[in-house]
Amino acid sequence: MTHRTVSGGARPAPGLPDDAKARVTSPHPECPVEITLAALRGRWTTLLVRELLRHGHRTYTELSAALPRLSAKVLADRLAHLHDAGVVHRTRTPGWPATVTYVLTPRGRELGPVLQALWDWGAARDDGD
Amino acid sequence: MTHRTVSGGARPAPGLPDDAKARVTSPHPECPVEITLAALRGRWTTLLVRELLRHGHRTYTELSAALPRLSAKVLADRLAHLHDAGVVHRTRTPGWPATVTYVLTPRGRELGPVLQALWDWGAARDDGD
DNA sequence: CTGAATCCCTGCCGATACTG
DNA sequence: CAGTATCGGCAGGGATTCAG
Repeated sequence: MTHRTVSGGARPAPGLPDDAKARVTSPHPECPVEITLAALRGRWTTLLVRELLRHGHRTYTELSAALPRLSAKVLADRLAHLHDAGVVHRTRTPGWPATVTYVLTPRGRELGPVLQALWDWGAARDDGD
Repeated sequence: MTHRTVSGGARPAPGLPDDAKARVTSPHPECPVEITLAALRGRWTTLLVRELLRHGHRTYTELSAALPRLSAKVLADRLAHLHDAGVVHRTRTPGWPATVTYVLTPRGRELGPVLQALWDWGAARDDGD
């Protein structure tokens, strides 16, 4: 892999001057990188996305069971945050007990490559230098 | 793009059960995703990496000038953090004034694809669904 | 020129208790 | 079952000041 190789192909690396937003001089929330990091912000967030990526859909209870150390408050916080970010879709089942099921939106599923990139970098030993 | 498409090719999405670390049930620092997010943690961090990605090498003063709103303390904090994370290499020029030049390590340059993935997701409008 | 030390303020996260 | 309300601890980040 060469110096400025980018996964997308011909595009330059992020923040290179082919986009107005690439010239921001402070952490502005409109920067695409900031948008993504904001969506993934907070402890447990990536684990929740992973859980939904893996199973496709999960109820509140299933998520709580999968992540036992995650408190109810933070779980609700994260799900609300991911919902606001357009990552998850919420479905209420009116019966009893009234369960709520969470599914990734198409946009949410597109976080797969993002998490993959994060995973790859973190997993790389970089012996090659 | 289909449900579980991953940029890397045959590998499953991050956190899928082909890796022991994919089964973590709490935000453990050994998780590759956590490692990468930890490296990029903190305000201004991605902008600093972008600056080095763009110019190859920058002095403390140049970085400070490029990011005027970034205080000296946080700049030093971030550079120390990126150094500890193995992302940047520090070079002291003994003369006077004693300048310090920062360069991305090979590992640091490999953050290019990561930032690209973050950029792409944040820039996507996702009209396609 | 670099960067460490200090202080303060803010926001995040966790536990607990409570509501539709 | 699925959250909300509240509180307290702790870490992040900014300004200022001091040192190598």
